Amino acid sequence: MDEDKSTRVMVRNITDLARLAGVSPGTVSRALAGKSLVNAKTREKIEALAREHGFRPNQMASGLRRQKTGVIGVVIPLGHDTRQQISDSFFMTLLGYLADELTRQGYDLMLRRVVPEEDSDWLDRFIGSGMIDGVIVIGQSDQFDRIEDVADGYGPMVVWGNHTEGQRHCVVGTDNRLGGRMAAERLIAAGAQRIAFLGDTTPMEFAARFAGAQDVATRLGLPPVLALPTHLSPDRASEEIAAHLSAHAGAIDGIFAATDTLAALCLTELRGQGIAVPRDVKLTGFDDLPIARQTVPPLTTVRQDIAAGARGLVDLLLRRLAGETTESLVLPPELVVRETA
Amino acid sequence: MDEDKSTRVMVRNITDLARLAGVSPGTVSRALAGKSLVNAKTREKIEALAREHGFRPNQMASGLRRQKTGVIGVVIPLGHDTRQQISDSFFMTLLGYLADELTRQGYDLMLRRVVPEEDSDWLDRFIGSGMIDGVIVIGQSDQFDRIEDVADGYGPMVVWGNHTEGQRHCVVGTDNRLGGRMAAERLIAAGAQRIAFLGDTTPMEFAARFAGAQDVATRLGLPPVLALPTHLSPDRASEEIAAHLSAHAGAIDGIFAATDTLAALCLTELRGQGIAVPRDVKLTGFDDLPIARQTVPPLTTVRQDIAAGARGLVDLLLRRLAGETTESLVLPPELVVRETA
DNA sequence: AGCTTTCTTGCAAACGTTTGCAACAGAAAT
DNA sequence: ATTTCTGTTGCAAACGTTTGCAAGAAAGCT
Repeated sequence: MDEDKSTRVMVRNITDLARLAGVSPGTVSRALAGKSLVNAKTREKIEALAREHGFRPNQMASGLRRQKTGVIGVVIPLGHDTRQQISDSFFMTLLGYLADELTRQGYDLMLRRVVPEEDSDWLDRFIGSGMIDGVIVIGQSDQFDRIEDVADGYGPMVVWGNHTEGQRHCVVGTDNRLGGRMAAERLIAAGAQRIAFLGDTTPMEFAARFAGAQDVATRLGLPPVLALPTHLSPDRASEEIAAHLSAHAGAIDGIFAATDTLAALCLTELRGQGIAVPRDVKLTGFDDLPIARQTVPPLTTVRQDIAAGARGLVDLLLRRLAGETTESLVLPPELVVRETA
Repeated sequence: MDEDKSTRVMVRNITDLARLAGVSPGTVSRALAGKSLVNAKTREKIEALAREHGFRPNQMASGLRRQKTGVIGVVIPLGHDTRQQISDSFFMTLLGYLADELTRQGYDLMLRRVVPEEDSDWLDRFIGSGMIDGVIVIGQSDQFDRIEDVADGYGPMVVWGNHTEGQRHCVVGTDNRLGGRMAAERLIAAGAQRIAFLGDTTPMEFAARFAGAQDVATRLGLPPVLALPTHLSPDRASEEIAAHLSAHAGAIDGIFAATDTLAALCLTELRGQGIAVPRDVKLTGFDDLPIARQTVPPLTTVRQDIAAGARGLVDLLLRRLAGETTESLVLPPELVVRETA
């Protein structure tokens, strides 16, 4: 019954509400925005009316006028292997934390996945749309240069990825090279001598992990780490891993997988070929995703603190939004020893 | 050099560009929108100028004027267990496909995770923001009634979840009850008699899976299926599962886990307690996530076609956006027999 | 009583597009 | 030569907010 009365008069905008309240639109705007310059009684009345009619100021209009939208863009550039990240739980988990953190700070999140090869303009297009106040790029993929270009002219951007000496864009990420060293050191400590790196070394993060492992091999005078390029999509990865394993059977006794996902697949293949882990071959992953505890045997891996990463990304972005210039944030990896190495 | 000349004059809006091109803003708008009523030469000139200056019409303004934004809202209601879905790869995978599908259709995706308990107004707030043309709700959680309420007054909404006879909101989802029957039948075919359901039965999807299993038990005159409530967050789940297992040791010989994730954890606990799978206890999961192939032994499970689900959600939403009224879409589950049952 | 000061409010001009309407040119038809 | 048409363009009013400025009222001060 009260229902009826209130729904009869449709309140489409601030002006309608102003008419009902007997004040001017400006006052309504101020009341709803919680500004201090409006009388307590007036505000109460307006708020009550707004509640009763389920009215909310239009964010598009507000955004247009204020020249800010309250929306942060999150973009995931997909490499050549388009489907690659779809199942990559690392990025998805990061996205989850990012969503929580942005929400906590009162921002909305606009998600976009792009294929840079089909659309070289992906980043400018997103930024230039006027829909977002800032942008978080998840993963540099092979777009390092493009990102650098943009960074020169556009402040509010933070990137998840690998930090390179002297780069111009602000990045948050794990110290992949150090992580790579940790993994290799662990493999060796567990008794491995001839180490292979399982994964594509084109993306910067992976290249750094590989380099870290190589550092250790060189330092200790071991044979160089063997790179076994592997796609990330689970279907292709399995066969590729199988092929690698038969090609190098007996020639390697330690495998550093670029990712826990890869490590888990590798473990399955090793089992299939009757190679015992860690007896015959030691294995480490990277990320410490939930799956790392659930493999048999559970995976020794290098942990990335995803939650801290998400917080870092958001924190730096907000600082940049406020006009600060910020340094990159490099997070320490942590070795988690379980049973595969 | 050319660089310089073009960047010196900043083109902030359509009016600036119009001035450069020597035409009116209206013409620029029409040219950039690809309307037919503008002369070919004029259009070319305008497009060239726009390209040269990297100008893109402001989507906020455009959205405001046209009363549509080109953005679809995707909202994930988090149950009481806030952290619950963060690691739930099912929702995250669905989200990935959704992003792809929406992009393909020329829409942007605005992501919001909400905790209904802290904000009973979550759905209206999103819809009323004026920022989105339509909304996809991922998971009914315990918000069935709230969604029903909204559905009456708001057309462009599609929900991922369970279909209930006579409901008013348009839903896309797997036939969970049928899936539950499949799982139970398989457990029984593998030799189980006393079956337990591992998972919280509050969410509708899970309740339906449980009911399906119960159907089968009743039909075959077996003891009723035992509900073992379990949280989804991995940390709590493990202990809870362990507790369940010791409490009912020997009393159950078949476990239907609500989720592959839960099944995988369960498998680990079973192994820990020295219970052989499938010899002592048969086990099935639900979803057929990548992890299902990687457990030891690999998981027998009920497959949901996530890609088809995403396509269905988007397809139905676009139809509704166009004014159609659409029926719900119930997808068939598929039993995938591996080695745990 | 007159003069500041402090609170509240209204007015109107933005923000950057889109689009109905009208105008104009040139071409085609009468 | 007049009319009708077609194809392009410009004009100006929206879309729904926010906010600087000014005005009015109430209250405090001398």
